[in-house]
Amino acid sequence: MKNEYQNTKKPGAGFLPAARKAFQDSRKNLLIRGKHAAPFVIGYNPSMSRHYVTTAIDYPNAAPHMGHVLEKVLADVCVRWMRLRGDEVRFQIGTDEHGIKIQQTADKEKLTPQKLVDRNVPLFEELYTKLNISADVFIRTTDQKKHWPTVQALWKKLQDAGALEKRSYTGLYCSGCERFLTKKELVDGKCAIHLIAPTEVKEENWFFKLKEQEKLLKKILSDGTYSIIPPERANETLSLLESGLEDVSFSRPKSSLSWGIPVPGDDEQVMYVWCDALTNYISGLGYFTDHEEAQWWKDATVTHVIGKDIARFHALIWPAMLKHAGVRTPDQLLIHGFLTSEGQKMSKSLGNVVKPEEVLEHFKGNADPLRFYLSSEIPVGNDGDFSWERIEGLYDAKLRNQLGNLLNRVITLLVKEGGLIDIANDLDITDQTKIVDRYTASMNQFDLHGGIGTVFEYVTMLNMHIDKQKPWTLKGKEKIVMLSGYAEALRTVAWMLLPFIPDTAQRISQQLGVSYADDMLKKDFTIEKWKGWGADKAWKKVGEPEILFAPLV
RNA sequence: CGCGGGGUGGAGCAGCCCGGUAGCUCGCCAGGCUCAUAACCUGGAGGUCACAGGUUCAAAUCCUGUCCCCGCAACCA
Repeated sequence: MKNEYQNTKKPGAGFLPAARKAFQDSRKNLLIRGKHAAPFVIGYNPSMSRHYVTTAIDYPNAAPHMGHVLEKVLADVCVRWMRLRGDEVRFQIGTDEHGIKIQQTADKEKLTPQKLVDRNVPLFEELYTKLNISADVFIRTTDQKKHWPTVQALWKKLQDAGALEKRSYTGLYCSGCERFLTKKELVDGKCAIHLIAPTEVKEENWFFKLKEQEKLLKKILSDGTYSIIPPERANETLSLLESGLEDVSFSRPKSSLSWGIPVPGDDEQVMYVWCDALTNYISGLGYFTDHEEAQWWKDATVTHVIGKDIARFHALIWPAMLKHAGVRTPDQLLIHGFLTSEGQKMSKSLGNVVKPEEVLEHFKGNADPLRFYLSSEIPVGNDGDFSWERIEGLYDAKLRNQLGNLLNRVITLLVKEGGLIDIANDLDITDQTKIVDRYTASMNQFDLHGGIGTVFEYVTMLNMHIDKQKPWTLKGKEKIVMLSGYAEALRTVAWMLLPFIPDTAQRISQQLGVSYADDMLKKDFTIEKWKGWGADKAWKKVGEPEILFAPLV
C-alpha cells in the first residue's frame, strides 16, 4: 500500500539492482542534484550562522527591468530561507548612481544628475517593495554620509599600501560623445553615433595595481576561500587569471567625468566605477566609520549575488582591493544568468522588454506568481527566458490548480466537519521528514529549483492520496483524522514555500488557522520549533476556505 | 582555433558531474472521481536524447571529431 504513493522514481534496475539501489539511495541522501551542485560545502555552515548577503547595485539611468528583478528575487529567496532556518541575516541592495551615463542621460533630459537619480531611484525602491524583497539596507552611492566616507577611506588605504599609481592613459576620444570609445564601438574607424573619427587623447589616471594580486587571487579562488557558485563560473574566472591580468584605471580627470566621488588629495581627479561601486558592500556597513555594523563583514558569511557580466570584477578586482587595504575577502559569489524575453535577447529595438510592473499588474499586484516563475523556472546560474504564456501556464497548473485547489478541498471538507482538527500519525504517503530533508538540502546549496520542485512533488502526492483515500466517504473521527493529516501536510508545504512566495505561504497558513501564521513574515521568524509532524500544539481549528489564486480573466 | 552555454517526444525544460528500463509542465486522446477553483486522479499516443566515430556487458550520460543556435569579449543585470 505504502509504495503506491511513493513518488514514481525508479528504485534502480538493470544489471546489478542491489548495487544500483544502494548507489541511488546514497545519492539521494547526499542530495547532490545536478551539475550545479558544488563539490564543496556551500551556503550553510551551522557553526557560523550569520550571513551578510548583497546584490549588485543597480544603475538607475532608466527604469528597472526584469533582469534587475531576477537578481533581487534570487537573493531574497536565499535570504528568506536563511532566516527561516534560523540564521541571522543582513541583506543589502542599492543603486550605483555615478558615472558618465547618468551624466549624459541627465543632460539629455535637461536635469542635473542628482535630480535624475532622485527621480529614478524611488522606482527601484518601490518596485522591490512591491515584490516583497526583504532587504534590510538600501545603499545609494550618492549617500555622502554613509557611502562616501568609507570609499574615501578605502582609497587612502590603497594609496598608503602603494596600490595606486598615477599614469598617463591614451585612448580614442569622441568629442561628440564626450568620452573615450573602445575599439569595438568604432565603425570604419569612426564613432557610430557622430560619424566622426575619434582623436587620440592622452590623460592622467590613477591606476590600481591589480596585477600584483594575481597570486593571491589564484589562491583564494582555487582553494575555496572565495568560492564561486555555480562552479563552472569559477573555471571561467581561473582561465581568465591564467591569461594574465592588467592593472585597471581607477579614476578620471574631472574634465571628462565630473559626476562621481572626488579622489582624496587630488582635486583634478574623480573616482571611476570600481572604487566607488564595489565599495558599497562595506560602506553600507559603515566600514571604517561605524564599528558595530562593520562587525558583519568580520564574522558573517559574506555572499555577493551578481550577474554573470560583472562576475570577473567581483571575483578579481574586489578581493584584490580588499587585500591591498588589509580587509578580509568575501566568502562566496553567487552568479546568475540573464533573462531573454520570448526567446530573444531583451532589447529596446526589438520591443520585447518586459516591464516588471506589467507583470505585477497582470496578476493584480500579487508578486508571488512572478517570484514563483523566476525562482522555480530559472535554475540558479543558468540563463532563462521570460514568456507570458509560460508564466500564465505555470500560474494555472501549479499555483491555482495543484496548490490552491488542494488547500481548498481539504479546508472545505474539514469545515463541513466542524473545522476542528485532530492530528494523529503521519500520512502513509511517505515520511514527511524525508521531504523536508530533501528540500533543506537543496535550499542549503542554493538549488532553489530543486527545493521548490520537492515542495510540488509533495503537493502532487497529497492530491493523489486524497483521490485514492476518498476522505469524503469516511465518517466521524476517522474522517477528521485523515483530513487533519492533509492539513498538517499543508502546514509544512506552506512554510517550505515561504522563501519563494511569502504572501502565499502566509495566506495558506492563515486559512489553515496555524497558530504562528500572523508572525511568519517577520524577519525573526524561524521554523525550527514548528518543523516536526504535529509540532503546532496550539493549532485547534481551521479557518474559512478562500480562493488562493483566482482564475485569470 | 578568443571565452562560455546549449541542441532530449508538437512547445518549453529537467536528467549528464557519479554510465544501468527517458522524466516534468503545457498540448492531444480515452477513462475515473465528484471533496474541490470546469479544478483532482488514472491510462494512452508521441522521442534511434543534433550528427559521426570510440570506450564499455551497458552511453542522453564518458572520450574524439563535425554541424547548427545563443550569449560574452572590461564597465548594458
